Amino acid sequence: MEELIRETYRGIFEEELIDEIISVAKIVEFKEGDVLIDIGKYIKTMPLLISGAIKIMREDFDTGELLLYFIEKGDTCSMTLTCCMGDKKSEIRAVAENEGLVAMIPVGKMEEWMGKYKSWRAFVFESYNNRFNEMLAAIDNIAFMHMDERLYKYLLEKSKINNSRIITKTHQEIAYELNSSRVVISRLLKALENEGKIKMNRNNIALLL
Amino acid sequence: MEELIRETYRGIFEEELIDEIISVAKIVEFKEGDVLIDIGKYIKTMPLLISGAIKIMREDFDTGELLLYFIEKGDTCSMTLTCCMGDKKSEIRAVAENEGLVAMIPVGKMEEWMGKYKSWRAFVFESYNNRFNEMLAAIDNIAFMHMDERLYKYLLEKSKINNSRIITKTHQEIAYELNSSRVVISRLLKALENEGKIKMNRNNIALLL
DNA sequence: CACAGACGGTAACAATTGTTACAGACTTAG
DNA sequence: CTAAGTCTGTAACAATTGTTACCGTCTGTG
Repeated sequence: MEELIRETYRGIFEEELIDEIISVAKIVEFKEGDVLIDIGKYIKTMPLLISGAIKIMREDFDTGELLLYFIEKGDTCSMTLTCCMGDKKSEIRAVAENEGLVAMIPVGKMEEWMGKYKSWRAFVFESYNNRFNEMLAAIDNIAFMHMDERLYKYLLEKSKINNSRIITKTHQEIAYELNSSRVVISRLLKALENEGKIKMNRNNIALLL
Repeated sequence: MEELIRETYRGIFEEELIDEIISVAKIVEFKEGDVLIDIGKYIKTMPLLISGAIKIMREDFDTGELLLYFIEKGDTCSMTLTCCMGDKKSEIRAVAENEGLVAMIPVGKMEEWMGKYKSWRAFVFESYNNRFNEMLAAIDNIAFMHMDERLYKYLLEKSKINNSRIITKTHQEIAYELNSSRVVISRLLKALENEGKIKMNRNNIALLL
């Protein structure tokens, strides 16, 4: 376990910082579907992702839901960062996309490290930067792309995140994440199949190109 | 001028930091329509907004454009922050919404102050937080709202930013900022007028409620 | 005044997306 | 095996948004 953390953050953090992380972090295991952070909740510890993938979702006032982006190994969620630092409610929901591990860091340490370790500051800013760009990408998707393009891009991302060309999702689940409806997704998937880009099976979709 | 800066940032920064800002900042005047930052450009100085308002836009690969949010007095653009720190190209465009003043701070000072002033760190994080929330609001708009709602909200925001119930914009300009087309905007404005929410005139729109 | 150009109104139509409804295939529990 | 529930396919229709086209009105310039 300790070795896993060292491996994940070697080259990113100084040795001493990694030692500190190991000594204060509480390792938490999660499995697919676990809700790690929910909208409206206060966050008191910051998660560093060691393995697995987490999807960040935004929810509408009544019914809608929308996938914003994914977080992978060696990353953190800067939305959570701002929550921690500012003592604010979370504006997003974080759901495990597959099983994995996070190291939970107390907020106090975070602030301490900001002054103490240059690599930590760099990491935090890099993280902010990544998140901004992913938010912008999310905006580009919904503002400038049609549903068929968004759907195909979504399948490609899912495939990449789960490291498999088989995407095990129902049409309904996909509809939720893209904030669309099941019938629309079925329709567009059929079109993608006709174009030869995917092959549909029950409960899963195979990416062909 | 010096007094204006003191006034703007009193209560946000320590006295010594304000002194430093005054001694290193280059004050730049801008007028409506000035492009302060453009997509793909590198930023070497960070702008602190003293007066006026700036709109932050995102552009599509070919034709589309979309207004993300506004920045007002006493604020900064954290997109620019990440650009400065990471030496990356800007992903957004900043255009003056009306005339105003910015204090340009060299990047080096920024980093120096991060270690030196607690109030500066708090400001930077607060700024990140604000920008995240505005990005989320932008996403909510385009993902969950229809064009008529977006349009009305847009008019309310414009009114607030310019401190006037008269919005001096052509339908075409509004269409650009909402990434729609002139005909659609005209149609929806007409509907808003029929509902008694606005009154249309040539080259301007009056908000009634 | 004449004219060009910007601005807005409107109609007609296309494309995209959403909604409702229903049916068949499959899976699982009992 | 039966029944219930899940998953997908499909049709028909509505709503929203985008596109094209054309026509007035207004404004500023020469």
